Amino acid sequence: MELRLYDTLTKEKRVFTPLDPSNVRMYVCGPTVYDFAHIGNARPVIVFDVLFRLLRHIYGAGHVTYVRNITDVDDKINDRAARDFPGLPLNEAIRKVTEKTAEQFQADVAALGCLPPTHQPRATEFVLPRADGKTDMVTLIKQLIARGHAYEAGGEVLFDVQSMPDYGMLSGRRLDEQKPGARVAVDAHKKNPADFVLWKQSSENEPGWDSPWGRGRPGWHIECSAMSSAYLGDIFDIHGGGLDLIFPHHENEIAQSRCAHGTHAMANTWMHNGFLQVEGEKMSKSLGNFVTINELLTTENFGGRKWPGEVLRLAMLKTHYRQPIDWTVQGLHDAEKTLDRWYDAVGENEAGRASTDVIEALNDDMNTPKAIAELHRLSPEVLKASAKILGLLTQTRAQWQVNRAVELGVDGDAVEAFIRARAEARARKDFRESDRIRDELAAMGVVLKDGRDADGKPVTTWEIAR
RNA sequence: GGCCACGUGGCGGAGUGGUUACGCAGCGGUCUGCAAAACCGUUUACACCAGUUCAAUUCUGGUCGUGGCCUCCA
Repeated sequence: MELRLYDTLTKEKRVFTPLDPSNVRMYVCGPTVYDFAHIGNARPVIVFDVLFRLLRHIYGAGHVTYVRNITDVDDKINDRAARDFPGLPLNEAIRKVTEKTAEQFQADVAALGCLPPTHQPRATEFVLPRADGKTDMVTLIKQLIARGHAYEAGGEVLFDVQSMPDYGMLSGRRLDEQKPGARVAVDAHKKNPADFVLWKQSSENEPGWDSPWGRGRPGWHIECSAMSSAYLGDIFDIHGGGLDLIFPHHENEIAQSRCAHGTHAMANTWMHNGFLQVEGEKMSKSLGNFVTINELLTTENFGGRKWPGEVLRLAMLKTHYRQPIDWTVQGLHDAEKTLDRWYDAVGENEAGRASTDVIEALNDDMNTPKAIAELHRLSPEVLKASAKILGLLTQTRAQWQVNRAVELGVDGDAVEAFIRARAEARARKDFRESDRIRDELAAMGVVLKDGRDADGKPVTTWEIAR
């Protein structure tokens, strides 16, 4: 079966046909680097990593270009910089905030088993015209003005939504249906309340770049239009992000890119992942259930223990990407148990050929729950190869076990010594002693599993208590 | 108020106009010095009300409920 993907723009699942099979192009909106990424931020990163892997499987690893931006200019960043580094000049403080946060983000998503995208451009590098001629924001805004789609007013450059007859197609929001006043702020200098900012002036203590419209900084949406065009061209294959970005962010990206380039489309397929709740409630700082990726990996704040990145990844993929997901401790335990079993089943087997059933499930709009169900039926070699497309079972069994032991503070060498002593006790039928050792290990959180190898000799393996 | 998703067994979660999803948990069994693990078997379902149909969890309409967007929150 061919790859089929659900497209938010046409609201249908369609066969995916790349513009150029030798270079399949995908853009996903990345983080604004002002704070730790939370588990909700992790969802699109993981979901589109699976798509990246699937596309590489189908078209070849060298034939997929994946761009995920880093937003390092934003008023939230400015606020954070002023708060955290009050003694420093603003620009220096901003640099500290964005570098630290971006580094943390990279470490977090690497722990989740995500491949690095082909390119991770930073917005600040694409504000002004570039030496390499790649698309930049100022040039894009100039083009929009020249083509009659943008205007200067009140010190800002604004996009003129009425200049685009089919503005609002992605979100299903027709301009003539909008009722301005109650929710949409009416700014006197705007021609239409729905007009949005492309460029705004900066005060002296705000970050700014010299432009034809004075010293200022870009609006939120224009950066993605610039960076996607810079790396993927004026029309590309897939644009992804969270559900909440449909409006206004992606709607406005489409408006900017199409009007600046005079094209009929920006991307051929628009994909959006669903939202995440924590233990049945909306995640928010006020409810105190705000969970960061780093917190799950390195602290005992969620469920009283640390969690391996691979567990977080499987827990995320157990639900289809467009469905809402309830993030629970129970879900993490389930995912961990599944991984324990799979690692046991795979043992030290090498990867074979991937299962066509798994591929078919993923080809059907990335039906990861179906794919995971299929994984339960596979032989060790096929399981290992198939799970890899989901970014799972990528470690060796030994690594998995050692990492889990480290997380819970258990010394693997000591456990092995205990196991040898117990084997000796069992050999001389001193079951009192062997049970005592087993109890001692149990108290450390280590569970023993007695089995036999291929020759029928007794073998004891161990794992961390579930 | 406008727009858009979604409601499946104890839990997670696919799918289908008539046939076992799958996983976890539970229960029974095999194995084991005893356990654990593993393996085998197995119980519970499609929010509610109408309609279409020989037949609906699956299609249509309505009701109720949950969630999202409508101010830069993935």
